[in-house]
Amino acid sequence: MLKELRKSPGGRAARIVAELTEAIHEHRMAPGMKLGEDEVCEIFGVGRTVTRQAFQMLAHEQLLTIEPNRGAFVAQPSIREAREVFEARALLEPRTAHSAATRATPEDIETLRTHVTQEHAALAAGQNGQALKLSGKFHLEIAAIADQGTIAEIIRQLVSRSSLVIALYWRRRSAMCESHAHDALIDALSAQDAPLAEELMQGHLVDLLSLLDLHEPSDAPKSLHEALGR
Amino acid sequence: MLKELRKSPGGRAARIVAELTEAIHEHRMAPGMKLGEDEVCEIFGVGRTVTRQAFQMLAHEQLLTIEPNRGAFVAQPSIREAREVFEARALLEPRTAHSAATRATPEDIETLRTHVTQEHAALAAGQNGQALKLSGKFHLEIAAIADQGTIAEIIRQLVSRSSLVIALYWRRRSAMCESHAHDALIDALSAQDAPLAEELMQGHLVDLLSLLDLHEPSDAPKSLHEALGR
DNA sequence: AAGAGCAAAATTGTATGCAATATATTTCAG
DNA sequence: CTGAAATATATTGCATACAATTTTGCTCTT
Repeated sequence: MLKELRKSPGGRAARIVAELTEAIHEHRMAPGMKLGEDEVCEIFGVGRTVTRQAFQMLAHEQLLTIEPNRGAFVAQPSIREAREVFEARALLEPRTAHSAATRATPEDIETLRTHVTQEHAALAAGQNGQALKLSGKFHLEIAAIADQGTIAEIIRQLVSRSSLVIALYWRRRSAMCESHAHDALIDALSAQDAPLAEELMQGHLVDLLSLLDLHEPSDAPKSLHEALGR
Repeated sequence: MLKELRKSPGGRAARIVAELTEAIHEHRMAPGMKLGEDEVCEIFGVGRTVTRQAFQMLAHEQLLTIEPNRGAFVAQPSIREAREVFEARALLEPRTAHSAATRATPEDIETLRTHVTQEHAALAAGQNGQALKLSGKFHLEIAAIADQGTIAEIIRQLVSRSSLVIALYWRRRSAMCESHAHDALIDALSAQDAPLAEELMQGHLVDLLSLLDLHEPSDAPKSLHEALGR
């Protein structure tokens, strides 16, 4: 009555999911990190039931891995999964960008431009995690413009997992991708040049993939890293 | 020790998910049907916690819809969602069939052939639900052959949802699709003819979509149906 | 002192009780 | 008899208590 009566049922779990997701996207939580139930319960002021629900949702999105009787850990996608995620994106996003180009309204373009501006700003300010999160949102907005909710949802999950892949396999620590691929994409969308948008998106994803180091270490460091992760 | 020590933790929820999923795939549970917690608890001999977990998983796969304080219902995809599911499949499966054609081993072909045999048998025996389930599995096996786990998982969810779409929007009640599209696909895979496989899959999905009745009723029956659904 | 075996502590899995919400039934005014 | 308000019933939301499992730390032997 006063300001807002209690969150609608299930809303608190969603809130935890949102906050943890954001933390993972911004690389504030590293892959392999353990999330204790009681810990999270205390932080958010809820019982274990709600925390458990949140963990399960995040596990289904493959942001967490739940090991029986051991707990929940931030997921560590394998090299194979990393490849697969980008292959799936390469299958979905170019066509989606094509579709978006045929439907983009001036307002859509405006939204995208302000978004990229924020992205560059974050990058300039050295806010790497923030920039990464914004970059992901950019891809999502294009999917939203294409007006295919189901495909957009799939892309959302893939972009989400990409954050983990990048955390694990990005080549250079400090140098974030300051390409203008997103700007070029906006231009294509703005010009309603669907084939160009499709091609640019395809190339952009290839570029991203090429910036990952997806080679099997094949010697000690791999197994050591693996051992530390668990 | 004796035969099998208790299901590993979380395994019971997975079992409930599996059984309910199968029931939905075989159209033994109709869209809109309510699933009471206590009811399911009693059937499977578990507490509400486990049932709740199962419901949540199924909700995330969009086989169930959980309405706050009301309960869980078998999902009723809207016409829009129905279209989107098939559009997503049209985006993913042809390329996946292409990929599968380049990798299919003789054993894979054999598996697929026995599978289609079962499918035809079920159809001949009038086991419509069973046939539908097998038909879905066929698409999954192709995705598995392509050896892209992530994409296969996405396709699995889409095929799963397709069962609901078919339950709601299939034109003719009794006449199941007795086309030989699957046979033709196997032939293409067997011949390693990737472009043909891709084209056949594309056409097959278009055929499926064309057999759905996705027109808005636009008058009373729609709202009535909607009202009954809730 | 190093390692295996064992006990203690911590953590997760599950059931269940209580509170909140929705649905069904009854009651009563018109 | 109709319709709405009020009560009763059933169902879900959540926290918590207890059981099962893992992990940690300790002891005792070699």
